[in-house]
Amino acid sequence: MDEAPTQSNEYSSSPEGAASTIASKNIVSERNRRKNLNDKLLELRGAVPRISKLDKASTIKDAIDYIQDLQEQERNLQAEIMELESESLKKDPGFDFEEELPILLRSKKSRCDQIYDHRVPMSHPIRVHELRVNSVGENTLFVSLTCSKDGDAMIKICDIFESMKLKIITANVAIVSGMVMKTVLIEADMGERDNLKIKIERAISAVSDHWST
Amino acid sequence: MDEAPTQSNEYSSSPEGAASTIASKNIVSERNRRKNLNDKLLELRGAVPRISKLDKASTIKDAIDYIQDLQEQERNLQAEIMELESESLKKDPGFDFEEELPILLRSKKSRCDQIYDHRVPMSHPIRVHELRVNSVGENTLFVSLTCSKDGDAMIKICDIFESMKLKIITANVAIVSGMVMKTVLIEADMGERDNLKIKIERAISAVSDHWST
DNA sequence: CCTTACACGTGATTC
DNA sequence: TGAATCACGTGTAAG
Repeated sequence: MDEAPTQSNEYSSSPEGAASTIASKNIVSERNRRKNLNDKLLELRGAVPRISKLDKASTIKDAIDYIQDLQEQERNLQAEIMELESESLKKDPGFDFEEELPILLRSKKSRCDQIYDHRVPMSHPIRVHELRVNSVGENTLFVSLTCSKDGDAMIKICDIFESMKLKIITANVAIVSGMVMKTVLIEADMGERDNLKIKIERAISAVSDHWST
Repeated sequence: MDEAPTQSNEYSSSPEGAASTIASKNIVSERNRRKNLNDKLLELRGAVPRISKLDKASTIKDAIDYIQDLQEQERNLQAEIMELESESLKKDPGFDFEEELPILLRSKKSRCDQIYDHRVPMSHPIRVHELRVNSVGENTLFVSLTCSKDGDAMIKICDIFESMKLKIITANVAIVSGMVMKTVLIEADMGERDNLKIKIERAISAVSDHWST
């Protein structure tokens, strides 16, 4: 690939003038490339507030450290925001409407989570029309569930997804012409997402009346 | 500094063997330096989630863009935290939950009214419970809005998203236990999505009543 | 002197 | 084929 300049190919087959032409073209091209790269590197250094040295290598290293710092700070800030949100939600003794909106994760909440461990109150089962569990990207699972909206099907579906301890990224419920559609994005790396897929399918099939598994 | 290799100094004044020795030393040293620099560059690429090409220049450019994205996100998150803190501190510990949920948004509600005032009348404002505007993938913006379903809140929300000239990929409205949830996927490249984010947040805040009165 | 860091020109390789 | 990218060896300053 890039090793061992085994032999210098003379390459004098071209007429005399051509070689110098292409050579100079290559020279100016390479010069431009270097210039561009150095400019980019300088711009990168301008974007990083903390700089150890003015080396090229140090510039890159500082940028890496800074990026990792920013990523960690972002995680901390988001965790803090979640903390604040749930905290301001907490004091509401009158109405607990939020139990029907399991949008964000944060399952450290309270009880009434493991209702669906084994049994589901099978008052009347859900009529599942479609269930899709697809892998999206590297560590994301996309779940799309459509069923008829009879009785408390909607609440049941939400409860099912809450009973499993999923790392939910986003969740959405929609009603379209008498159909309940739930769309969930779940964080799951390659190792666990196959298991999760089966787990979700089984959880749904456990509360549906006809779902050939 | 680094210009004009005026003339190749022959420099054969040294004994014959010495030149090759120092040359080989310089060679291996330079080789090491290059290796180190490339490793650093590779590591930098590993730290950046979004990668356009596997070029050196593109790697650096992507890193710069990513750093600027992270910096802006950090600002937004910190503003959000301050908002949440001040809000949850100064409010009476009563039970009007709508006023304790509002996230994001800053500004003084005086600006950017001229853009939307002619379109959405302020008959009675919307009670926004949650507004999320996230970047998903490369050129997609994910907007999730939850508010109480009183009056014509639903129509207003749709009007807002129609008044802005967004390239909407998918849009969805759901009603869950008295709450209106709208989910929108918007096409927006890296350059405009930050602006769009602020624009959407302000548009929503212009017709919501969180902390005003 | 020796080390470190750079820019340069050049041959190779890939698309 | 060219255009673009790369690694290499070398000369050259600064510390």
